[in-house]
Amino acid sequence: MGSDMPRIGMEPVRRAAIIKATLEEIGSTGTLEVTVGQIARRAGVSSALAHHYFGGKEALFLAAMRSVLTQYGAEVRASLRDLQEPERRLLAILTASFSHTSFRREIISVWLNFYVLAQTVPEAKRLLMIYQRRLHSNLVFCLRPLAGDRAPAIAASAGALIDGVYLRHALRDVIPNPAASVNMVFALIESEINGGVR
Amino acid sequence: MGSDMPRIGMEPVRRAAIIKATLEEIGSTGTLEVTVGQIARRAGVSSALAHHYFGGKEALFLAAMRSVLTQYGAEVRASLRDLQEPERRLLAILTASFSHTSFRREIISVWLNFYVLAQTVPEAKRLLMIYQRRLHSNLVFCLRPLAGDRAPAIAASAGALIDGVYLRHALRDVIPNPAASVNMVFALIESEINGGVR
Amino acid sequence: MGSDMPRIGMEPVRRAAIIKATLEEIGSTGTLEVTVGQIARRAGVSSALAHHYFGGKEALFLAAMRSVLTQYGAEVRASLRDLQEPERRLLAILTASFSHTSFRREIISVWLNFYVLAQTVPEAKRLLMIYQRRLHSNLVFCLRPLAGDRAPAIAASAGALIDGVYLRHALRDVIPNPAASVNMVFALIESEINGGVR
Amino acid sequence: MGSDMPRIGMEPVRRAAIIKATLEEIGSTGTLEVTVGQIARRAGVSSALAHHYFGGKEALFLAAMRSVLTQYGAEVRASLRDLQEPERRLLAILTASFSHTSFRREIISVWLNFYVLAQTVPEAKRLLMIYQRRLHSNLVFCLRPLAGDRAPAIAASAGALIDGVYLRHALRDVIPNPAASVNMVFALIESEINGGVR
DNA sequence: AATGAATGAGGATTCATTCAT
DNA sequence: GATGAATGAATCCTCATTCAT
Repeated sequence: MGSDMPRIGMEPVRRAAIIKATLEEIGSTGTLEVTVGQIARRAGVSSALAHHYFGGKEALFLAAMRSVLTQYGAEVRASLRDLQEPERRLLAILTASFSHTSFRREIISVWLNFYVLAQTVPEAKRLLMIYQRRLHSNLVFCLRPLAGDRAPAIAASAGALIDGVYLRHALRDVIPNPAASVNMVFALIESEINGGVR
Repeated sequence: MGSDMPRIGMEPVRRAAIIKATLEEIGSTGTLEVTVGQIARRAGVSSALAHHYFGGKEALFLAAMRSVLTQYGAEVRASLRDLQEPERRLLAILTASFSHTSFRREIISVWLNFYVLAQTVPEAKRLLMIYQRRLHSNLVFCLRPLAGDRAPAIAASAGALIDGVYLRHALRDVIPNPAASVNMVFALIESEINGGVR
Repeated sequence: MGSDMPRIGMEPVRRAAIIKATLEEIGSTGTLEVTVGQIARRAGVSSALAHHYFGGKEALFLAAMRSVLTQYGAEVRASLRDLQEPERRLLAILTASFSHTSFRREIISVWLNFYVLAQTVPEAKRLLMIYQRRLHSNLVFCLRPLAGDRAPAIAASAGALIDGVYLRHALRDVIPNPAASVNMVFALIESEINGGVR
Repeated sequence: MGSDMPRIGMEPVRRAAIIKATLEEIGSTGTLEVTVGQIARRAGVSSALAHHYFGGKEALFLAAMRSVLTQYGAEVRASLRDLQEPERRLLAILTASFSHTSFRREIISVWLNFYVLAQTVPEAKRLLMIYQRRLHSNLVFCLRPLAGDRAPAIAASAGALIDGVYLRHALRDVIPNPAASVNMVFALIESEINGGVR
């Protein structure tokens, strides 16, 4: 009875492995044009199994997206826990946004490709919008005490800048520098807060 | 004597038509996964002709990229002509960056897809890097008199924000609002300039 | 429960069927310009399967070559078994060379096309050279006791004549006559052996 | 008025250039799978012109064949002129058969490919048969005085051997050695003549 | 006489997906 | 639960050929 024999309770393990392989494959090729075969091979399963579990390539991509978004959401939530002070919370959000979990060559590429997927697949768009909205409300919540009515506008700028920093790193060969990126966004926010009361 | 009979001197006409169709096709589907056949049909030629003139799908995409980048470059150059004052020039760059030529649903989608192409095709990456560098040096040139040493950092923020605004609009269904976008970036720049002398 | 439903262990069966079809198709059209589709249809499979198992047209041709060469080699080896006397062995080689296995309209055409393939594909050349060398050394081995130092030269003539006989039959519509061909080559060898001691 | 303007009387020049280019192209690639475009480019004309003059690819190949066959025929005829003695004439035929005109890497490859063409195109077959028959009767004519009734059989062997020598050289990378090849065939003939009166 | 322009037809190859086991 | 087997459909690309000029 080999250790790779089908066992009960393998489903979640397989699913996770396939999703992981999907992200790795997209991340390392930089494209959505990866074959289910490549993904399956990387996951050590047959491509038929990937279909069996997810129903198709698109569904697999969506599952992978959800996984990334969930991961990011969890990271933010965790870093916010127990923090009360607005400025602290702000910094926590930015730090989580540029943490090594998401702000890595491959994952950056994955994000970029998800934006492309969202052009075609409504569900992908929905997921990305949820992420944007959540980030926005998180930021607004912190900024309100600091910037009053201008909080939404500043949050919009900050959100766009975060995405822009990601996008720009999709082209760079250098290893992303979390601290510098956090600073860049934080500087923007601070300036805008101060700029308003000038 | 039909108007679609072979006539001499058609090459530049066809090339332009095919490039235009390529941009339209990518823009309207939001994907690089368009077939040469679709593009050709839209251009009113055979897919063989597209291959004949460009040599292949990838080369066609690159030609389309060059066309977009050239277009944008020309727009910036034109809007800068005769402007001396740094602040005026700054505004001109931003206005050109969010002009209707580039800042439109389809072209935004095209830009996004070019970023994806650049993950795979070195020449695409090169092209995009040139654009980014040019924008950066243009911004730095204007900012130097206004922000001194902090010009490069501010230019970097502004550049990233521009890209971020584009990226975010790739998800929006609303018609892009040039003025608002220009303001957002301009506000960032102003705040940062002032922020430094606080 | 149709007989063409996927069953396990089909791979070797399919491979053999596809190779057989390849030889038949080349043999009956007399060209390497057969489509994978034609071959697949003849084998009763999809062209995708041919690619799946062999990786491409060229690889398929090489597999077919190996099959023919192996077949011929086996025939020679079998006919040599238990034969000691040089002259007997010589005759056995010739008989095998012109046996119905190889010396048939279609297979002759296949050989001819393999020579053409060898002009382009190094591996095909290598295969054919192996065949020639093996034949040569087989002949020399038999001829040494009969012709001494002149064995290699006679073997070279005999080998070339065999190929020439094949080539000439590629143009003939008559059914190849093994006995006559064996005699022709055998006569050459005998004459040359005797000619030396004249 | 440039020197490459269409001039009257250019037709034979063009035809010759295109045929030459055809042979060079087949010879250097070792395949019939050359495009009319390649041939035309090599000849310095448009592919349309090749069609204009020859009517199609196949017809072009046939014209090229005729040219090679004619060339060879002329060479044989010239070398036979003024020779009366059978043995001398025999040698002349062999020498012509292995002269540098035909017995060269590229032309050998061309011959080989013509044999393949003959599998498909009846006219090509006809042409090749004419060549074989002419060679045969030339040889028989010389051999009759030397070998009597056995002349046809010896001629057949010699003819096949010549073709075999060509075929084998299609695989070799060495520069063909005319003298050695002539000797090989001549030795066969001599042995067979003598062998009969043993 | 010669060609640039253009295409239809066809072919190799890839891949997501299905299905019996 | 998991996979080997198999394929239909699609896509890029090539090329001989045509035609107006």
